[in-house]
Amino acid sequence: MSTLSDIAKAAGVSTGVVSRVVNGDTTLRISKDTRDRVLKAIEDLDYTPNVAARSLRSARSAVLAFVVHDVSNSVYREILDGAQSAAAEAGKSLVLADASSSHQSPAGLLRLINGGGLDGLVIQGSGEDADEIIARAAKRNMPIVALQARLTTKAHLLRVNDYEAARIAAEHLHELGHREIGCIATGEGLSFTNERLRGIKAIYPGFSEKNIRHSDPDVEAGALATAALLDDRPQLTALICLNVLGAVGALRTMRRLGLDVPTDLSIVAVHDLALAQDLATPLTTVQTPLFELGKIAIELVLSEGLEPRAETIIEKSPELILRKSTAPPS
Amino acid sequence: MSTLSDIAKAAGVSTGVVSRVVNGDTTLRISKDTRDRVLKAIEDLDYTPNVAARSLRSARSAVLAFVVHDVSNSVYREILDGAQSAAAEAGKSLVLADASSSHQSPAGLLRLINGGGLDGLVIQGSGEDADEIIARAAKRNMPIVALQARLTTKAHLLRVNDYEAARIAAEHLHELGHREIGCIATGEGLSFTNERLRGIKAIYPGFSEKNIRHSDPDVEAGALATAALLDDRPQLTALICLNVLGAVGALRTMRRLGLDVPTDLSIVAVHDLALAQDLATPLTTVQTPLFELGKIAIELVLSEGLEPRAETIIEKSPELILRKSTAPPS
DNA sequence: TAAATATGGTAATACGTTTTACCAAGCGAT
DNA sequence: ATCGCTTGGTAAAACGTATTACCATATTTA
Repeated sequence: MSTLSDIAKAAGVSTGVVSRVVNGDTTLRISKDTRDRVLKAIEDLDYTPNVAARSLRSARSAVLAFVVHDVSNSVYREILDGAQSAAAEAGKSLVLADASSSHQSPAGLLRLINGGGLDGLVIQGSGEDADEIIARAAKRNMPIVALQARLTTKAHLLRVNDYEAARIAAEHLHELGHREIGCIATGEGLSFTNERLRGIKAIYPGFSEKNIRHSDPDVEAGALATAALLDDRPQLTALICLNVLGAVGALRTMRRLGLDVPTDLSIVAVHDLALAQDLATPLTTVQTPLFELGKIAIELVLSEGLEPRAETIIEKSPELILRKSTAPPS
Repeated sequence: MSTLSDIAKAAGVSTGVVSRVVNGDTTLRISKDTRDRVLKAIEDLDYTPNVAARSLRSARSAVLAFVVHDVSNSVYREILDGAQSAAAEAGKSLVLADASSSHQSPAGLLRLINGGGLDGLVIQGSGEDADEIIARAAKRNMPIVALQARLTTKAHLLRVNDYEAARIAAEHLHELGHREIGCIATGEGLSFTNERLRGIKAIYPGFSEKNIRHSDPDVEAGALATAALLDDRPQLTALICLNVLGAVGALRTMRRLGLDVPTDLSIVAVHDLALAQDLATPLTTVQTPLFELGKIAIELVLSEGLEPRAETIIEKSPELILRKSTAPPS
């Protein structure tokens, strides 16, 4: 509640000096004595800069937003950890916004964006809401990093090594002896999906479109897609789910059909899940470097001259986590 | 990027008028003609108020924070939905902050709080970080609503009907014929825990402390607590977990011991979980009105004269969701 | 000794709002 | 013709900070 001028008065200096001390202005010439008086006054009066005044004056807010469409999706835990750590290191505040379409339109977020309350944005997923948010943010020309989205003119795209993740999953199934595999995909036409399909084809050159079903990234949609795929292609002995929630859905469908995993069908998912080991069948997954994803996303947003219409891929390689949902075909 | 004075210029009025039009000031006397000119200018120039200037001048930010210690904990999905909807209705921006202790200290959040960037706070959970956050917010005397926490002088406490939730769980077990039940609790000494234990005792009057184990609200802690409890009290035939993640842990322990649920032990959890039906054994739970919890939390924060040191209990009653983890004792 | 430079600051302005106090013009009543 | 009221606004200050331009005094240099 104390202001710069309170401190200035207490320390017997002008507000300019206090401001420059607070912000560590290196061009400020000041005696040690005066600086100590200022510091002491700041301490004594428990001063913290007013964020509104600061951002009004400087035209930046020091707050970054991380926008997801469903915060409770557990893949975000790790991404967020990485983002938090990078934001903290840079001295920025990170806020989360949930743009789930089950809510009203993201009016609150848009107000913040339009009103200049945000310095940058990392946004996950693609949909109408996401597009609207990106468009508004781009108009304010703030730096935007999109995760698992389509390449646009407005945002910089960041992804894990999707090709490699899927290739590892496919390789695992191939080594077990599977020759006819299916795929439950999410994000049709998006580059991360295409990359993952390319990874599968690196191992299964003849892999056909007929063995793919696209679905939304949630459990029940994955369950339905799996049911449809198995109905259509009964010869499949294994399934790669490009979304871990889809894999949970696949498990659900197998239960409904009275079939066993992995005896009747092997399942491997891209992305790990905290509860993977607690599912009806503990899921074998390809763990992706999500912490790094979040961390680098923030670093990119904060970097000068972020290029939209460009793509960055996380270097760290995905890793196979063996559990109980895959086995040789019977 | 256009300002009030751009609009004023375009419409040929003073900035005061524009401001009052934007804010719907009813005391403003203005001709329909002038108002239309202002509105048109706002439209044409795509004006949105600068949030920094606005909060500097008015000393409030129109942003509320929802602080949790682990956003990916799935119970938050519904709470958050409720909070979002209430915030949207009130025209406020809602931001989430994750105060998980696995991160650095919540410096970014504290900057926002201290700097006057927030109008109110709803915070879930209790720990060092939470206490620090509450203390700082209280110093700024902003309205604070605490969910599932201890009753403090600084915050208003809000909870679901914990007594009833636990009573329903206990009643279910009692009706199945269980006579010796255990409990995995979280939040020792907190009022919601005490209330839940009271709910159990309403059905099992002789329920003893020896049948309780306290743990942190995560899966592995729940697993450990369950193992310890079963070791100590082998006669137990059923378990009430006061936290759904603890129940997942209990399931995990039963698997490790090579025992079956519900044959060897019935398990019921307070709070529902999206993946409950996909677990090794689909969990029977008592679903609590979490949407209302979030909604009312925001409404309380926004209400004038919020009383700290007081408690509100959500009226809507919890409900039993029957799945596969409970059965008569064998 | 005078001029230049370094030291340690000060003073003032602008950022974009909100809000309070004020006021001119028009008009009806007295 | 004057008073008083209504209509439809205007003008100016303030919120708390960052920053630029400036300046007095002390110290060094020529």
